[in-house]
Amino acid sequence: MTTAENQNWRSIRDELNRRIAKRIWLPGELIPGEVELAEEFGCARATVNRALRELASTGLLDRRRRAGTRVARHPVRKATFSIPITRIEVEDRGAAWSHRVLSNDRLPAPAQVAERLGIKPGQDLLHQTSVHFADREPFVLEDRWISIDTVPGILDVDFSHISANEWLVQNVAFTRGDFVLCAANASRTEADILDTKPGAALFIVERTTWNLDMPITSVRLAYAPGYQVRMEI
Amino acid sequence: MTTAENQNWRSIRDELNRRIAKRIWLPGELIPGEVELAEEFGCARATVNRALRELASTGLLDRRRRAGTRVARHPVRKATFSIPITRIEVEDRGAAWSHRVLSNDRLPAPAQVAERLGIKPGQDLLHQTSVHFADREPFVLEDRWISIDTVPGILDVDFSHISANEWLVQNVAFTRGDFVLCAANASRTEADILDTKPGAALFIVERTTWNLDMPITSVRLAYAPGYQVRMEI
DNA sequence: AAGTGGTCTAGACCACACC
DNA sequence: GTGTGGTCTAGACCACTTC
Repeated sequence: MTTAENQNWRSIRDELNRRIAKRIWLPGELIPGEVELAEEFGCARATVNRALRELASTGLLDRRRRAGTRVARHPVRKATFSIPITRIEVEDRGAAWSHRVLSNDRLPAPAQVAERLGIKPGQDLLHQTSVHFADREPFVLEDRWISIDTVPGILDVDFSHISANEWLVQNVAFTRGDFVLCAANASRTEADILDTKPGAALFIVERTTWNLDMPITSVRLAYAPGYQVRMEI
Repeated sequence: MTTAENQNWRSIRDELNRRIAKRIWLPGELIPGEVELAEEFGCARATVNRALRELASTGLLDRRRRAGTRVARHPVRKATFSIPITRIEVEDRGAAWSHRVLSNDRLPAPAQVAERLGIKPGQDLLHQTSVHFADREPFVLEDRWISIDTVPGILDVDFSHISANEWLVQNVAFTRGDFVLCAANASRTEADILDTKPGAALFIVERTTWNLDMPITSVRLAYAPGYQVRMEI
C-alpha cells in the first residue's frame, strides 16, 4: 500500500494536486481523511495535514470538520498580488527612477477621502501629488492623502530624494489595506503630466492603508499607458 | 517572562504582528529565534514556527536558515486575487446573468496565441468570442482560444446555456495560470458590443491556463466601463 | 563547524458539525 | 454521541548558510 517512503509535504501536495488535475478525484468528491492518507503515504498525519492545508489555501479543496475534505466544485483560485515600492518597480524594469513633487499642502479632508480613511471630514491631512519617472518617461501619477495624526513625521520629510510612497513604506508599518483596480480615461491634466493624450486608457490603483485601525494614507495611482500587472498561479 | 499560557498560533502571530506594526522590532532587525520565542510564549517551537511562517508568507518577515528571521525592509505585501466564474461574479453583484456567443470557429493558432499557450503556430484551436451581460447590460467581452487537443470535449458543448468560461472551470482542472491586467481604449467594435463609446477606458484581463503543462485556454476579457476589482489585505 | 530555520514524528486533546 | 479536521507538544534529524 505504501508506494513511497520519505515523502515530504510538497511531494504529497503535488500528488494530491495531480489526482485533482487528472480528475481521479472529481469536483465535489469526498477524498480520504487525513489518517487514511497518512497511512497511504507512510507518514505522520501532520505531514498530510500540511499538504491538505496548502491545497485548501489555494482554493482547490474545501475542508470542514466532521464533513471531511472535498475537491472544490468552483475552484475559485487565488493569485498573489504584490504591492511594491514604485522606485523598485521601476528599477526592476531596468529603468532609472526619479520623481517630482507637484504639490504638497495641508488641507482639510474632503468627504470622499474622509470616508475612505474612516475619519471625520475636515480633519487636517497632507495632500501630495507627484509623478514618478522611468528613464525620464512619466511612469505613474500619484495623488495621495496622508493622516498627519497617525504620521506626524511626514511634515518634516524632504521629498526631494525619497517619495512619500517609499518613506511611508519604510517608516510606517501597515496591517490592513483596501485596493481597487480599474481603468479610466486620462483627463487633460493627467494626460499632460503623463505625456499622453486626453482620453488615453490609464490603469488605476486606489489603495487605502491602516495600521491597527489608525488610518495612514489613501492614494490614487494613475499609470501611464502601457502599464501591465503580471501575476502567476 | 511567560506572560500568557494557552496561546494558539494566531494569537502569537498577532502579537508578533503588533511588535512589527508598533516598530518595537524595526525593519531589517533580527528578531529572536524560534526557540527563544517558544520559551517566551510558553509553547512548542512548532507553534511559533507556524506563526512565523504565516507572517513570512505575507511578506512581513524574511526568514533564512542560519541567518535567522528579520523584519522585512521592503514589506512587499501580498493580496489575494480570485478568479471567479463570470456568471457568479455577475450574480454576486445582484444582477441577472446571461451571455451570447458571437462567434465559434475552428482556426489555426495565430503566432501570438501559439506563443502564449506554448504550442506550434497553426495548430487547430477553437476560437470563441462572446459577451456576458448583467441585467441585459453588457458586462464583459470575452475573446478566447481553446486547445482542442487538451479539451476535445469542448467541440460538443452547447453554449446556449453555459459559457465556455464556466464549462472549462467545471470540466478542466488547471494547475498553472498567467495573468496580465491592464487598461485599453475600446475599439469601435468593442465599443459597439459593450454599448459604450470608442476610446472608452476598458479594464483588460488576459489569462492563460495550463493543466500539468497541457495548454487549456488563453482568454482576453474586456470589461465594460465602471468595472472594478476590489481586494483586501 | 555550528547555528538557524525546515520538516517530520507519534501522540494527544479539542472544536465543530452532523448524526 | 461520534468522526472529522484544527491544533499543540516534545523531540528529533536535516538542510542550508554563514562563520
